[in-house]
Amino acid sequence: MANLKQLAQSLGLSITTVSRALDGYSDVSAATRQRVQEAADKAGYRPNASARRLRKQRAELVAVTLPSEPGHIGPLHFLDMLSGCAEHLAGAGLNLVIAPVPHGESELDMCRRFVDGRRVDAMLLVRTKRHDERVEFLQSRGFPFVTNGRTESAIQHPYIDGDGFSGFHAATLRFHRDGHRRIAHVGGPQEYFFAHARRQGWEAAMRECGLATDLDLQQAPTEQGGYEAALALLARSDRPTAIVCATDEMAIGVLRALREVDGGLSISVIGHDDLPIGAFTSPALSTMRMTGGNLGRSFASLLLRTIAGEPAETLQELHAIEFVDRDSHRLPPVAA
Amino acid sequence: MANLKQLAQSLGLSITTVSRALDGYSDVSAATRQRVQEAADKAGYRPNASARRLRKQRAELVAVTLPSEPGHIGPLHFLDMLSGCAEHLAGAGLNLVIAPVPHGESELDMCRRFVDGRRVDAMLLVRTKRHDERVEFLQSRGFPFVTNGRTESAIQHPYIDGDGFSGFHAATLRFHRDGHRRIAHVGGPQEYFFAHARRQGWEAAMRECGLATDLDLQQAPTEQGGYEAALALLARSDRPTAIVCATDEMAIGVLRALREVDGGLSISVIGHDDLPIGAFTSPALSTMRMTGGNLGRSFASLLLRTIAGEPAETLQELHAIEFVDRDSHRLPPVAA
DNA sequence: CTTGACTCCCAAAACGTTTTGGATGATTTT
DNA sequence: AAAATCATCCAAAACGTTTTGGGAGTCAAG
Repeated sequence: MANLKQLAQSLGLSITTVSRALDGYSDVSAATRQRVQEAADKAGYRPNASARRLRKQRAELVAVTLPSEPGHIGPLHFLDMLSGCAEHLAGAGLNLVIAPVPHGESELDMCRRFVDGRRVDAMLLVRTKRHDERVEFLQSRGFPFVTNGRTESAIQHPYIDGDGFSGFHAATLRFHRDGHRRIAHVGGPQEYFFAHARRQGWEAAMRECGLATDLDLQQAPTEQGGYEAALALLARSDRPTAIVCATDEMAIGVLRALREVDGGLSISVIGHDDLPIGAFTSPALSTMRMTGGNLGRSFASLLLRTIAGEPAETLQELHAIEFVDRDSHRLPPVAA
Repeated sequence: MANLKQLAQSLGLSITTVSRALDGYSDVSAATRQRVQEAADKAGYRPNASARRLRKQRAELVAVTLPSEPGHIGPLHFLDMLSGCAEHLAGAGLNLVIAPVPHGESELDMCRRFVDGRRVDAMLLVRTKRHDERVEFLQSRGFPFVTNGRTESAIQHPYIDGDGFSGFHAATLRFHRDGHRRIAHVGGPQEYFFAHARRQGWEAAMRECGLATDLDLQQAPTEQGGYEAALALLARSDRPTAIVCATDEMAIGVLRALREVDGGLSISVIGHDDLPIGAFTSPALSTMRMTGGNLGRSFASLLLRTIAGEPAETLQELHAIEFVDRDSHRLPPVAA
């Protein structure tokens, strides 16, 4: 309704003075500033966002690309993270737009639209691949971005990631200490960095223990994927006595398979992510999670700092993984 | 990098002609249009979003407010819906920004910021209350919005909602037909329309069956809330033999309480929402869900149509509820 | 030869803000 | 008394696009 021009006119002042009064510049008298402030409050004046964005050459927006596998939109804990991120970005005047990949368009095309159209000031990339074309594109444009998950890019970039290698390494060693000798790995597609790192951690531990690494399956990182992998494992003559799962969703699918085939928890299982729902499955799911507190806040902070021009090397967070011990990992190795 | 001015200069044309060529106006020759199109493609030209927004007086943005209860950000199936909505909005050139309520600000303040700053063209409201101040504000401003869930507002507004009354009415009658006589209701806060409507459905059915309506508890619509309500019910001497839960999350909490107290499914349970995880709980959760297909697409369509000025009365969708029968509702009434 | 219609193009205005580079008096310093 | 400083204000430019309201030039009809 009210814009700067009308406000200035009603006050008998210039647009410049009103603008600078509201922005708290020192070259407007205290009396005038107060008069302007009161009039602005009364009129409910808010600067037009589009106009300010054009003038300041900032979109005041950050986009997060959502990988849209049919019917399944990334890990379920995403929304909590995004919400936290959006809240902290808002504190700096930025809003978060969610950008699922439209039908018939690639994630790369979408990045191009957002970057070249100056629709956003930075991008947040999730589900990074080891070789990620989005990362390469943004780097070639010199456009600010932060990833959730590392890549194998030669050039450094800001990221937040959990140390999946160490986590899965430790989990596997722990199963070994508990007496397990046939420890399977149910992983996700290896082009994803997180899936690869976790598998590498499992594999390294197995080698250190002198165990074979043939109990290893890859599936879609969903309940269904875990379910199918578990069915395949249960059909083998050399069944595992423990299963390390790349994600909680896969682990939940594994638990379901165990129930259907063996009627209950016949094999130790551990997942990763600490989905809230894990506490409510039967048996309650043992899992791992990234340390480091409020993830959304961290992403927001990294985004702001990369927009501000801080070098990538100072914007990389690798968080340790901790165990969340519940009931699904305690089975003795002879149970099968 | 490239803007209209540079593009025009390199082509020896005016800004106007280049703009109109790219927009497909008929007053530019086919030859020129093609020449312009090729140059634009080659330069990777995309119109500056802020500039277009200012000129066209449209923000090309829609905001969805996320209620941020501590640690729990609305139903878990929100993200799927939002993703679908964002994807369809993108088809019309609109992006979806997620707007969690910042610390120390009310949802109303946030609406005000978005509306008066012309940051968005419409708003999507979730978790509506029976008397919702956000709705009242937007109505007073004549600002386009769509709600997920009805309100008791005197003025019509666009919404999408499930017929929770009928769903809970039918579910309660079904339990009665199966022989249950002590049917409890575990509901959410009654200021929310959905929670109230579902409770009303249960209550109406109980009255029709001549049953008392004292087995009725309200809690936060979370696993924890359901868990606590169930503990209270299980401690009573006149335990229920069936429980109707306002949400799947509450139902999952109820199942956990049953496991802990009785060691398994001792009471029939049904939830609402059809969370994907429901298929993986033990026992698999019987539930209800809204019919009507792709919810996100429907929201996008309603948003676009309300922006276009269609009257509210033609933009209201009330969808039937259908049962999703799994294993948690099949217990005979004498089991307790 | 004039008129009107048609095709193709363009200069300038407009959107609402922020910022630049002074301008105007009043006050202090030299 | 002149010069410098200070406090307060403002006109105009700029951001990059879309849209308005024509302006040339060409061609056919009168």
